[in-house]
Amino acid sequence: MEAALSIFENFGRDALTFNRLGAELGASSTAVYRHFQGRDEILEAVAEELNLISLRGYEASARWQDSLMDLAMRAWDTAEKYPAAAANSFFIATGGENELRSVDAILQALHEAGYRGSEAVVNYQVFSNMVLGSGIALASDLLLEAESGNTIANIQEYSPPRPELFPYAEAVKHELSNFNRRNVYTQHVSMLISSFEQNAPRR
Amino acid sequence: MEAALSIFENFGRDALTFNRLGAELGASSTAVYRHFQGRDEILEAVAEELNLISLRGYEASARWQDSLMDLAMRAWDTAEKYPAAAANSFFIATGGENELRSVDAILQALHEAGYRGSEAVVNYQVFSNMVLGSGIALASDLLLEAESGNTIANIQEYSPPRPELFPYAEAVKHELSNFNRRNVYTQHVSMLISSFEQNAPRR
DNA sequence: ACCTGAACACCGTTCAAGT
DNA sequence: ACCTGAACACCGTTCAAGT
Repeated sequence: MEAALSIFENFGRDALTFNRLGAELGASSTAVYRHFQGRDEILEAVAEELNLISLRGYEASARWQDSLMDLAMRAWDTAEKYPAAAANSFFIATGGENELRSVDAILQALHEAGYRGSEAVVNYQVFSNMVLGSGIALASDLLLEAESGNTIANIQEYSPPRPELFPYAEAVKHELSNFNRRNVYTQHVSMLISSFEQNAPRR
Repeated sequence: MEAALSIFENFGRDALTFNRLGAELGASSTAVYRHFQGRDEILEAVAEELNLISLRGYEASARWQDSLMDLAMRAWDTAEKYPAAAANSFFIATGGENELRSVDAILQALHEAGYRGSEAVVNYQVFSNMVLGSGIALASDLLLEAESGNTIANIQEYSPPRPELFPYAEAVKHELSNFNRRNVYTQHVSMLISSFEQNAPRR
């Protein structure tokens, strides 16, 4: 897994091949098959590894709101540190131990917020889709920047041939080209946590 | 683009190759290079095509809340209909016309909600990350189900070796295995729209 | 202007053979 | 138990040659 992460982050989004894994580990590429059934199984293990890294040292906070913010920022930091690995593995459901630890940690916070049963599960899904989606968006941006050499390669190349067709985008074009991704994320997480607070059943 | 979408949905997530594109179009695979610089450019065009399909017939509603819900459901329906294409292209920033139409439609709704400048842009980012992230999550689930032949292949294979380590997941394991993805999504979208309402500056 | 065929370097995967 | 080397079918991409 160390070798896999290092290959991803040194050589980019599509870099994880059996050849490179074998070379990095000082073995033949086919030897890897002795330890993984195929490429999908390696990516599953990468997903588990990123969950492990994200959760390292995690403990629930006194306030459930702080727990959720902590968990959200841990995933963000992991996506920022390992964008190529994150872009390849954030939406793989492993069913493994570290994934379950994440699930359980989120469900614990929602339990403390007062949610039970299917309401807890719906809010868990909402939270985890937000975290993983934002993580992939960040990872995609970072990879695109790394390829192109530019900073913020996203929508900010705003220069349409007929700007009069997009008046609302035109009105905020400078803000579109220049915003802080981390601020957007913390605001997004805060919005969800506030919603969880407001909608929580009283107990 | 029709051929590309058809290949994706008939043969799966990794099916879009030059060989298959050529065959589907009754031409040699290398002829495709006359029309696209490379594979990345094809995927960009697929992303534009999915935006076009999503926006077909869209008009802003009287209430900005309804506009945002409409846009959110359109992206959802597209991801459901074209999961392989969506999984490959939802986070590609094309800078193209249809992407800009989406951006502009969201910004119009947020403008009507009272947001301007960087506040509009932050909320646009929040909304679009939610929509795209949920779309990729749906697409990944559907692809996994198609591969495995099962229904809901996600976290619902919940059967850890030591369930006592995950008490909060254990408490809702039946709900984890059996939830309605569309309901989760509509609730997620509603939560964001409510937040936009509550935080909107008064004008 | 558009297409074809051969070629290149590289994939994932399998498997008989080695130690 | 673990690794290697050869082989297979398939990639994306380039390019000279055709019409």
